[in-house]
Amino acid sequence: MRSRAAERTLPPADEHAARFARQREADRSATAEDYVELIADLLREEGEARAVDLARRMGVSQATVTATIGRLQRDGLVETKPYRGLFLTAAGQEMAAIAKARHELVVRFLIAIGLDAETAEEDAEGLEHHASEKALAAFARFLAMREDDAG
Amino acid sequence: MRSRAAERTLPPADEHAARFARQREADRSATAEDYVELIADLLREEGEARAVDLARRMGVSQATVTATIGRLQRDGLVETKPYRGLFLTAAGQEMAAIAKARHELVVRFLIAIGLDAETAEEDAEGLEHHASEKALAAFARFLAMREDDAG
DNA sequence: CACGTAACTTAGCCTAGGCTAAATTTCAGA
DNA sequence: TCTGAAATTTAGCCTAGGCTAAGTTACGTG
Repeated sequence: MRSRAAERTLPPADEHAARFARQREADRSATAEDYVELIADLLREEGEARAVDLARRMGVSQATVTATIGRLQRDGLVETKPYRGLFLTAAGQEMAAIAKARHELVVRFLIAIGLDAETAEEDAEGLEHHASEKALAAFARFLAMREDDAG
Repeated sequence: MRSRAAERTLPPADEHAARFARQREADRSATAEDYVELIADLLREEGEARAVDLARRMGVSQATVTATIGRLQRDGLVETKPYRGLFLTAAGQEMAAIAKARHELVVRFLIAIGLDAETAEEDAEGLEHHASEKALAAFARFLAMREDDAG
């Protein structure tokens, strides 16, 4: 039951602004997380990470990959030499591990609430970058609780 | 078959690329949705939507708001005259209504799985733009089921 | 071993979305 | 009604992330 028509939608302005700022921050780190996660997967499963494969899997041109890799190098996440394969720095490996764990948690959660595996993967790709630690904890609790029930 | 540890993380390349493409698409529309939703809220609760309030609540400069509003006008979502308040076109109102309903569904869902109201609002701001129709339907089912249990 | 093709980089362009500083316009109060 | 402060716009700049086309490099194969 609400009061009258349309009360209480707008939070205090500064709080509101903080939400959007966090949002923009998450958007900024999303690309880096997607790239290092993909590079880690390629290294693990294919033994090497080549720009051409990143381009194919990201659905983006090779030139775009080159530019993005340049930023990731600048930010200390990726190591490479001109015309050679890609590797992760320690920081990059750590980011990839966190991203992967988070990705899998989100996928498992989405499947638990009734999504099919493919849709869960698709949605996780977007949702994983915008779930706070508290939300992820809630997902984990939900999964744990559900396992208890299943016995 | 290839090595054994770490199988089955990478989907087919074209499918993978499609996920990221959807992702980029969602990112593109997120700003528009946030702006029209905020404009609708301001119109409803304050009686008018001024750029200065959008700037304050988005945590962004007025110049940025002016530029963004220009794009929303170009895209047929917002109507305004120079130096005057902002209004939504029919298309803008429709987008705002959808965005608001989706936002509230996500908030209710997050609260249902154990988040406090403030965190739910924060997370919803990011998650609402990246949840597919199927995911939203799953959220709704979850809430409906939960109400049944509560009786 | 050289050579052609595939992979990668470079150059140049674009849009969205940020910023500050400097106009310009509106509007309320003296 | 005039005027100054607040709101808005404009100008100019920046970064991320897209693109294509053209140039370079690496490498497998004949």
